[in-house]
Amino acid sequence: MRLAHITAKDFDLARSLDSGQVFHWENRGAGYVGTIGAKAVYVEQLGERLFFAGVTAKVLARYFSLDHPLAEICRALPSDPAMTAARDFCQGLRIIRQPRWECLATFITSSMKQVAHIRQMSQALRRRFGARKTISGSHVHAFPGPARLASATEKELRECALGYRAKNLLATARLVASGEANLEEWRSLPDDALRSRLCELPGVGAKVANCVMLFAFERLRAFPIDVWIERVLKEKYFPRKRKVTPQQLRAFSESYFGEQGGYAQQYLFHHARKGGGR
DNA sequence: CTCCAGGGATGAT
DNA sequence: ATCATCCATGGA
Repeated sequence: MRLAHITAKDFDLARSLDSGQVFHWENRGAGYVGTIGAKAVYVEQLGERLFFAGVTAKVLARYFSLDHPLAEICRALPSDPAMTAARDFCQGLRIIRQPRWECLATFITSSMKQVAHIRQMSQALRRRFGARKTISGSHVHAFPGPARLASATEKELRECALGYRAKNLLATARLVASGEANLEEWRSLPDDALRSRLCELPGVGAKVANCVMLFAFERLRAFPIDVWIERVLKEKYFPRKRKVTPQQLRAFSESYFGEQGGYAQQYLFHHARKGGGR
C-alpha cells in the first residue's frame, strides 16, 4: 500500500499512543493500526514525518493535535523540579483529540483498572459490537456507537470483562442514544457546566469527567486526579503533610497549573507511570 | 498467595 | 462535609 505523509514537528507518536489516553492502537510492523472514528488507520513515524493510510492528512493532524503549539505550552508549564523532569521525559507527547462517545465510554470502563486491562475491555467491546475494518492487511474494529451498546444487554457487556462497570456503561449508552444526553450540544458549555453535565451520567465522577473534558472536549485546563497523580501531588507538592484533602489537591492543581493543567497532568502521569520515578 | 488498579455510588458519622 | 464500604476482574 502506498502511504501518504505529513510533517509533524514536536511529536512522538509512540509516546502519545502509550500514555494512557487511548487504548486501542496496536503495533504493526514499523507503525500502528487503529481507528480514528469510523476509519481504519495505519500510521508510522520516521523522524519528523508521519506516513499513514486510511484517513486524510487533515483528519490525522487533527486527531494527533499537531496544531497545539507544544513548544509554547511547554515553556508555559511551571518550572519546579517535578514538572521539569516530567516535561523532559515527555517530549513530543501530545493530548489526542478523541471522538467524544468513544472517550466517554472507555473512561467509564476505566475505574479501578490498570491501563493494560482497559485496553482489553476496549478491544473486547470493539470486537463484539464494533464494525470490522481492514487496513494494510490488518483487521481492526471501530468503537461501537451509543445506539449499539444501548441495545446490548448487561450480560453481554459483562462478557467483555467489564464487571460492575457494565451497568454504568449501559445506562450511559442509553442516555446518549436517546438524545437525553447530547454530547455534541455540550461542546458549547463552559467548563464547569460541562463537568456538571458529564457527572450526571452513571459511572462518571469528577475524575472521569475531567478525562473526557481533556481528551474529547479540548478543555486543556482539565486536570484529572487519579491514584497516580494524587501520589505525585502529595509527594512533590505537599511533602510530609499529614492530611491533604481531595479538595485541597483540586484547588492547588487548578491555581498552580492553570491554563496548562491538562498537559501538566498528562506529563506528570506518564512520567510517574513510565519513568521508574518511584 | 496478596496487593492494587487513570473511581463511583451509597449510606453512616 | 468527610469517612467507610462495596463493587468485578486480572496483572504484577
